[in-house]
Parts: sequence; structure tokens; C-alpha cells
Amino acid sequence: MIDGMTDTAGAARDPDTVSRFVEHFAAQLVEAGMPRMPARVFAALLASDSGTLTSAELGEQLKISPAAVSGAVRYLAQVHLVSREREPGSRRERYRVRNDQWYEALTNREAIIKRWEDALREGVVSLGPDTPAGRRLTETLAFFEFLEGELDTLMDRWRVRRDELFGPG
Amino acid sequence: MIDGMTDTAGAARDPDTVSRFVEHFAAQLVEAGMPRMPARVFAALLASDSGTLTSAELGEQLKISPAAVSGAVRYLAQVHLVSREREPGSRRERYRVRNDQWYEALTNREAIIKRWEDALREGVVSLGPDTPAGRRLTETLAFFEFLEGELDTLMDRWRVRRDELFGPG
DNA sequence: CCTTAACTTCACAAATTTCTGAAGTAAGCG
DNA sequence: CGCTTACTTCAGAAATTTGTGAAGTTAAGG
Repeated sequence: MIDGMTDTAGAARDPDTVSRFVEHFAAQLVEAGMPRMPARVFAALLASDSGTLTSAELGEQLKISPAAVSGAVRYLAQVHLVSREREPGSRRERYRVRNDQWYEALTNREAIIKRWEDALREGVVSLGPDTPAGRRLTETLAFFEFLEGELDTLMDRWRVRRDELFGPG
Repeated sequence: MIDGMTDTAGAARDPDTVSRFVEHFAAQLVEAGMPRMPARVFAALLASDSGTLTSAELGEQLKISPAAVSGAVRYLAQVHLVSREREPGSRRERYRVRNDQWYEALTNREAIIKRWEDALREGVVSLGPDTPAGRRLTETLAFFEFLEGELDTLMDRWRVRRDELFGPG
């Protein structure tokens, strides 16, 4: 046993090891389009045992200013990837990632899909429904409408699957 | 009938009207994370009757340089949203959006999902599978694996639905 | 094989985004 | 009621991204 490692059931939470995962996973999120700071904050929360961290803890762990934490958390709350909780009897705030909310958020691109649909409907009218371009937009629109319906039932199936794998919740 | 409008079956392709749709739809794509020029080029292709445009046509319509067209098209080809075709017996190239390839590409985030999964697997090992954080990552990983399988069958169902709506082939 | 057309690559200028320090605001605590 | 702590907002510096002009590359056509 190496000095300084705690002998828990799992691996020790070596800060360097944790940090490496956090940065690696954050990099994937960035590649998928998420801004850097939100990605890092989100990854840090994912990697925390409690699933919650305070602003100060995030700032220290990621070596970023309170302002950066504030901005990142606002972004994440807006897209429903984290929730903010006030610690009762304290002005300290805790940011939490819940196991389910994070994939809910992923499928909740619904607002975005809705706006795509609106733009496409406008396009069908503008270009004329009987033109080749109009027909292409009509088909694209139909696909998004189909997708919207599928996402709901997909999440239902996931919950069933999750209960199979990990037991009801 | 207004002067200058051609009396086709659909609406006339008034350049301003087309442009308004192109820019509006492109804006939605940008909001969803696509870089500006690729979004505009893609929207222009979607709105074209033939589904194909040359570099020169794109440059003129969108008022951008050949270099910008080149960069945008490279991006779009990389994510499989357009294909490039060489006009036989000419050094002119045509960029095409096919009706199906575009939603295939949307679901073909598979490469991205795969890398997320890799990062998560690494994380489970790093943090320890029996820690709360490790269990959270395990569940997240299971969700992505589930999603991967669902996407295939979802596309199958779409093709059936499309044939219902628009007829086969 | 030389000319020319069409696209690509490169270096740089411009615009945008990102992150910080500093000042501001709100809320617990004495 | 004022002090202090914790977060937020704001202005600006720094870094990144974006799009252009210009030079480079490839291939058709005489």
C-alpha cells in the first residue's frame, strides 16, 4: 500500500486520476459542441461521489475563478443538466447532477427540434409545396415530427431497461 | 400576376424569399452548434430544386469567397451531410444533399457516442466501480449503449413510415 | 505541353468568444 | 443594523475562431 492512499473498497480518489478523467470526458463534450467551462464543471460533478459540489469546490478543483463557475453553472442549469440547491441555513449553494436528469436533458432537444420544424414549414410555403425543393423540405419535416414522437417512447423503454439492469429506483 | 414572376406550379423562386429561408434555417443550425458557413451552405443546398449546387453558385448566392465554400463543404462532407460529385468531363464539382443521407447523418453521431463510452469506461476504472461516482458512470454508460441500439431500429421504423407517407423509393 | 479553369491551402486580419479581476448584491450572523 | 461570506455581474484582456485574398495544385482542353 502506497503512502497517502486511502484503502477504500474501490480505487482511491487520487486527485490526478480524477482530474484526468474529468478533463478527458469534458473534452468529448466540447467536441460535441458544449462550451469548455460548462463541460468541465459537468464532468467534475459526474465524477463526484455525492453528485453535488459547491461553487468553491468546483473553483478549486478546476482552477477557475468564481465568475467562471457562475457562468458555467448558469449554462448547465439552462439546459437542465444540473440543478441548483440552496443549502438550508447557509448562503452556500450546491450544484447537483441527478442520474436521470442528464439523459432527459439530452433528449430534451425538443425545443430545438420544434424551431427547426417551424423553419421548415415556413420554407415549404416559401419555396412552394409542389416544387422539388418544397417536397424535400416536407420530407425532412416529416422526419422531425416522427423523431419527436419516438423520443418519448424511447425514454420509456430506457426506464424499463434501467430497472432491469440496476433494479427499481 | 406581378411582373418578373414566373408562373410555375409552385411559388416563384424569388431570390429574396429563398434567401430568407436559407438564412433562417441556417440560424437554427448554428444555434444547435453547427459553424456558420457550413450551416448556410447546407441550407442553400436543401433549398435548391436539384439538391446540387456548384462551388461558384454557392459563392454567388451566399456572397462568400471560394475559400469559405471550400471550408464549409469539407466540414459537411466530413459529417456526411453532403456528398461531392465530379461532373464528368469537367473540373467543376457538384455538392449534393440527398434526401435520406441528411437524417442518417443526424443519427450517425455514433462515432461521438462511441468516444463518450470509451471515456466513461475509463472513468469507471479510475474512480472504482464500487464507488458512488463509479456507479453513476456505469449507469450513464448503460444508457449510451442502450441508445446506440435504439438508433438503428429507429431508422428502420422511419423508412417504413416514410414509405407510408410518400410511397416507396 | 502550355493555358486556363476550378478548387484548395495558407497566412493574416477581423470578429467573436472566453475567462478573469473587481465591483456589486444578497443573505446569514452577531 | 452592520459585518462578512458567497455568489453574480460587468468591463476588458487574451485567446480562439472565422473568413478573406493570394498563391498553389490539379486536371481539362487546345
